[in-house]
Order: sequence, then C-alpha cells, then structure tokens
Amino acid sequence: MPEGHTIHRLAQDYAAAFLRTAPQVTSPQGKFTDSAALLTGTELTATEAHGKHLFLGFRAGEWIHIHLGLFGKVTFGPAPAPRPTDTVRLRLANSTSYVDLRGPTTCALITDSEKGAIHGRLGPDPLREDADPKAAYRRVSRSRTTIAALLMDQKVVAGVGNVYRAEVLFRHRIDPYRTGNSVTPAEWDAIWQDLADLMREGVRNNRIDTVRPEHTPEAMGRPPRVDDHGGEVYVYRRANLPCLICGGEIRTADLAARNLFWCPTCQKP
DNA sequence: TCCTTATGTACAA
DNA sequence: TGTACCTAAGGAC
Repeated sequence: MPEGHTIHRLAQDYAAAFLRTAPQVTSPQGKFTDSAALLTGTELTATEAHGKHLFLGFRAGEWIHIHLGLFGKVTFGPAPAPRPTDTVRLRLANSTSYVDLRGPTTCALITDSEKGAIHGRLGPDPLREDADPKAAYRRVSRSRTTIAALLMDQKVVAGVGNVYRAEVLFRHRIDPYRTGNSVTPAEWDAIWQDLADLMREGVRNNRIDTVRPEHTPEAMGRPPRVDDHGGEVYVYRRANLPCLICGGEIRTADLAARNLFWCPTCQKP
C-alpha cells in the first residue's frame, strides 16, 4: 500500500527493529545477493524516507535504496524468521526480528552521492521537516498541466499517490481538471497543509483516512460501507457510488494511465 | 486455473 | 502515449 505515508512508517519500523544492530542481510530470491553479502553483519546506522523512496544506511557508508512501486510489500515478524519464500528480495534478520521485502521496483546498493541525486530530483515531501511548499507552488503555478497530474508528479510534490491526490482535491472542492496555473496561493497553502496533516495521520495509523467525523456514513445517516484498501475515503475507488456529501454519483476517468475519482457536483470547474 | 486489478515509475517512440 | 516490470489477492470459470 505504497504512498508516502507507508514509506515514512517503514523507515520508523525498520529503525525500531534494526537500528544500531548488525542484521544478517540476505536475498533469498537472488536478485540482491551480491550486495547483501557485502552488508551482512554491518551495523544499520540510519533509516530515511523521501516521498516514496526508502533509504537504509549501513556503517559501510552505503545505502540500500528501496522503492516499492505498485506491488512492493514489506512484512515484519519476530525471530526466529520462517523459511523465506522464493519471492523475498531482501531479508534483514537479527536476534529479535526479521523483515522481508517482496516485489519492489527498486532494491539497490547506492553511494551517498547517488542518494543525493535522488533527493535532488524529488520535490518537497509534506512529511519532511525540510520541505518547502513554496518550491512546489512555483512549479504548480507555472504549469498548464492539470492539478490532478501535478499532484502525482514526484518532482512537484514527493509522496502523494492516487489516493491522497483524489482525496485532497475532493476535500478542497477543486476540480481535478483545473490547470496548475489556476490554483491560487491560498488554495495551494490549504492543500499543502491538509496533505501534511492527512499524511502524518497516515503514518500514525498505517492507513489512509480522509473522511471528516461529520461526514462518516453513521453521522450522515447512511449505511456504513467497506473500502477494501482499508481506510475511510470520500471518492477513491467509489465510482458510481453516492457522494458522501451531496449524494450525487462519484465519477471515474483515466488520467495519465491512472484512475481518477471525483465528485463533479462538489468539485465544480 | 485463468484473468483482472492495484496506493508506481522508467523508458522508448 | 504505450509498454514493461515487479507480486498477490479476488473473482470468474
């Protein structure tokens, strides 16, 4: 379930289980075997997230760079680690814990300067202290691209994915097809602040919830619903269902090869 | 057992 | 814009 909040949570969880220990590092699947052999038995000294990128720092001065892509999954458990399945790309194991990584787009050993280059091509991350929302707005306000596409562009904002994109636009009643240069500074400030709050809550709870208490189905007198991605949302994957606020139909469309969801009544052009 | 789908990205044309 | 890549779950047969 990889949007930025997931990755920041993983940075915390990897640290809690392995920081300042020297785990055994293996690649049961085989695609990371040589690098794992270099790292095994060296101390994990840092974990860090920027957008959807995760970095595990080792004493040797190198980093494991992980990107989950669409399918990547991470599983933690207590020692002793079970026999790994043959899809485990990376396993860390120490005397108390193990963690398995499956299906990542990226799992590579990189240097400090390669890591710097990755930070350099990513936009500000609402979950990082060093984030500058004005830098994001400079790009947004100069662009004729839709705000829906801009929010997904990791060079503009790092960490927002398809769920937060759809939900934050709904919460601010912004039509996803409006262009970046139509977004006012006040609108952008509100979007940014909301993303920071929502994503921080996402890190805490390890899921995406965006529905305000006064709009829950219970509060609105509607039957409760089930979202199979595990959070309470207004529009994401709710195509053809009634909008929680106006009761109109939620719409869906293809936008840059991703599914967009919005309420055409609440989010007027 | 097969097919579809998914919270992502990179690269070719 | 299209396609390739990585995995697992759920639904149709």
